[in-house]
Amino acid sequence: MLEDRRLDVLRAIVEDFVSTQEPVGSKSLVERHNLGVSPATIRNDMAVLEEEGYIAQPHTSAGRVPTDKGYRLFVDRLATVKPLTSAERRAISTFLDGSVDLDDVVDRTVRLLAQLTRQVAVVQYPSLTRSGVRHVEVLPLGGGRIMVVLITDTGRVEQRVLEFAGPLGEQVLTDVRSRLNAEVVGLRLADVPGAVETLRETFPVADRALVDAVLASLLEMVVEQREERVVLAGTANLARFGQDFPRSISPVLQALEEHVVLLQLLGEASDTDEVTVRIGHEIEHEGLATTSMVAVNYGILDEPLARLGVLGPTRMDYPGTMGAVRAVARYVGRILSGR
Amino acid sequence: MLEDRRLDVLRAIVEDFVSTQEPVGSKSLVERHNLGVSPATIRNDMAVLEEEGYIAQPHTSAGRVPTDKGYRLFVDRLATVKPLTSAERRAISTFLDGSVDLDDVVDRTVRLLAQLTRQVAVVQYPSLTRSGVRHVEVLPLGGGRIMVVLITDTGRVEQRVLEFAGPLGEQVLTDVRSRLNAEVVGLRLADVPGAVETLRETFPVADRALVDAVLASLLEMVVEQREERVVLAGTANLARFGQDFPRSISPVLQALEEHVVLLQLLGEASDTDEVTVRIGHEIEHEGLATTSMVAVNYGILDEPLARLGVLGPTRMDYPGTMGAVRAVARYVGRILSGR
DNA sequence: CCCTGGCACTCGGGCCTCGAGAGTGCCAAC
DNA sequence: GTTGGCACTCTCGAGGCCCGAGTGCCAGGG
Repeated sequence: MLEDRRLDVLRAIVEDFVSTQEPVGSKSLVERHNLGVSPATIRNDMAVLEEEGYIAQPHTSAGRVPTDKGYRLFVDRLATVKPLTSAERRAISTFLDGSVDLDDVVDRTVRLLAQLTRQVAVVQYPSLTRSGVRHVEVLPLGGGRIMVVLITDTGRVEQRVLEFAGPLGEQVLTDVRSRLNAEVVGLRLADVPGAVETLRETFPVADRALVDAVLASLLEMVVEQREERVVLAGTANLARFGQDFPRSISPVLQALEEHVVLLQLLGEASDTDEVTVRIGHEIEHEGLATTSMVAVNYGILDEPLARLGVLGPTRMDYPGTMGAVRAVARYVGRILSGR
Repeated sequence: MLEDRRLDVLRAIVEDFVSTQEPVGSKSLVERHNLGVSPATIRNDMAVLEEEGYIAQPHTSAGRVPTDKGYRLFVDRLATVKPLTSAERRAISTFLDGSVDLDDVVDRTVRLLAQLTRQVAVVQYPSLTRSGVRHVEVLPLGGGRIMVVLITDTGRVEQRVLEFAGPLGEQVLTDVRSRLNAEVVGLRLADVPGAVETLRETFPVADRALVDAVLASLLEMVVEQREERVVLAGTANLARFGQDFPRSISPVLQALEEHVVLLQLLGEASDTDEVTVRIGHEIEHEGLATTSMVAVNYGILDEPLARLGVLGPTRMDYPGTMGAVRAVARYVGRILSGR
């Protein structure tokens, strides 16, 4: 059973290691924190903590370093999310206000987050399936091609061009357009397939082929896998942690380019609205075994739309990072609600 | 005056250095290329080449390394663009065919280019000003807000939401929409401001405020500076060249995040349709002093729309990279023409 | 029972030395 | 103009050494 002081020792080790980046020894620990006991006592505690797997020594006769398990305990029980300074809050609002469209919001957010945390920031585009339909547009392009445009209430715009071999009745298209809008505007995208199903039957059989093609394009956009897009910034911050990545930062950079991996990572634990943390080996990806991800939902009016977060070395300032991530997510939610 | 053999020597040095990554000496040079003379002779040539600034030694009694000037001469006079293998050509087409929209084309292109060259790939979105208008959509969103959507013939979609205080005549909007489309569809975006100017006067004075607001949004999209977007991939490839970046790769990564810098770099020499190369210090950006950029225009039917290219260490395989960049650009142009 | 000071031990990193090897510049000869 | 010879320079890696931080353990004290 862990006693109070031992937890204090673990907290002290994590804090010191995060700030100095060097293994921390018993002596420097008592010097920097007034623990009220001698180094020898701390050593005993450390021995126990090591026994239980919360800390480790890189090599005999070096200081101790927190293990993933140690960070986990720290995050779960020892750390409190650090609120931002008012200067930082101001930075957020000045940075995000005045974005012109969704792309811009996402772009600014990811840069801001990277700058604020000095880590790699990751922002997922508002999920299509959770958004609502604002408008559907059907445009004849000439040459037998039709463009179908889908605009969501989160400001996202998706488009498809389809080729249609048969005759292109202008009137039919206009008809499809208005009836489609009447039917699906305001619906969640997830509900679109169901709503659309009956729609085709309201058209004369002669036009069915055309209607079907348009609807198919629409459905494709709604369900497509690429709906999940992700943007990142601050990769240069990785280079500051050269020593944290034993081999090189190459595998980390590589993992960052695999957006699928990032999305999966972001998506984990998305059923809570709390800030979630994945530490080191808890991330099941080889290249990211020495990194941690701090992520949280963001959305409109407490309705989660997607997630954002940052990725950095396991040795990161968890309280500060969690605070920044949470604050940015809240502000982005507010921005999106306002448009 | 440089003689033929001296140029041969320079070429050999560049080729060897690029492939071995190590300073090349006179002895190994005669071994690997049959130059028909002895090392001592080569040494004399090298002395001259060094005198003239084409090569340099990292330190006394090491081999020689090409300077930026040396690479420049190599690229200008000694290298021929290496055509791709048929396997590579096939890779390009299988990779790029089947992209669903512009975002997808750009995304696939940049990944492909990164993979092909094993460098950092950079693709600029088709420039707005050079595109044509395919359609303009004006949508009332409710709550006094209006969305203006611009769709270009390159498949790009831009949008703006504007707040309008006054009454929102549905009829007026429909009217604006149709007249606007009649007026500007088919025009180059650059010509839109002129065409639109007279349009407002065709509306009754009572509606002018609304019309003006819509037109203003449209113009904002047309002229906005953010029109120039850039996407990159393959940053992980940078890590393979750790030794090429003396300090660390951090400044390079940093520069890559400043898209403005990349755009400027890409944009240089965009008036030619040839592949252009910027070497080392020719790039006027501190972080990129040891990198080179290979870029080329791409477009629809020989009409340049934007540029793409790759960025890598000055010590790169120029002929191969130039070949890959050119081939990809051509293929992308073809893809874009087809939609 | 827990804490403490003392002490011997361990080990990695910094620093130095040294030799090997690669490469050069120069020179005299062809 | 080219070549072989030669002395010289400089980097790099291996080996050896020492220092210091940090540890584990133990006996004594509250």
